[in-house]
Amino acid sequence: MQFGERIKELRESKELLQRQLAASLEIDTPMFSKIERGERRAKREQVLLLAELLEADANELLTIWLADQVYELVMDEEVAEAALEIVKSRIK
Amino acid sequence: MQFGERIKELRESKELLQRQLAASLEIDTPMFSKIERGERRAKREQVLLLAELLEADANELLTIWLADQVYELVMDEEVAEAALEIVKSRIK
DNA sequence: TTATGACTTGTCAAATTTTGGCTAATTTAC
DNA sequence: GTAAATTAGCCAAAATTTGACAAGTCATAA
Repeated sequence: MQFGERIKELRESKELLQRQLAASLEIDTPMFSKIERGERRAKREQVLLLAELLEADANELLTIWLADQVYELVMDEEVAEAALEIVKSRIK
Repeated sequence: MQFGERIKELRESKELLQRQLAASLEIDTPMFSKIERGERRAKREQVLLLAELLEADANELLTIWLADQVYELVMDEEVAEAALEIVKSRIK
């Protein structure tokens, strides 16, 4: 599950429109649409705000938001998995 | 082991000077110095060139080079580990 | 001590990437 | 059909990255 998908899911379950959330984030609707479709990346601060607005778990959203970015970085690399393993041990 | 450290190690074992490798990479010595110290990031292409010049395994270097970048991205996040797990399953 | 070579530090401008918003197009709901 | 919602494409402003230069430190040798 990617960040945008999850946001969309939460938004629809609360029956909110893109333009409503967009307004709360102080961005325009097209931009919000792009975030939902993963064409643009939300800022960290926006993730936190969305968690509040959608009454969702901030850590859950941060996790998938961060995962998207990591994925973006490694996806074309053959050595992706090995690199992840290294990082995993480095952060512990 | 970080990328720069490893490069330095390899460079010294071959008794090469920073300026020699810098010249091969077509960058100046200060830039090379920064790459070795992790202050600047090498380009992918430079990693491959370094592997050749240092007769090292390109995948090994790419792996730690990539790991540095991932680390940089996640290091300040509490949810780093969880995000890595997600990416790990996503790339498989 | 002075000189030299290797490396590092700091700063700057050029280049690239990211960001945000506008307009217009398309899709969806009625 | 039309009106609202969403998406697509484009452009300029802002931010980040890149590379180079000048000047600095540090060690060693003359």
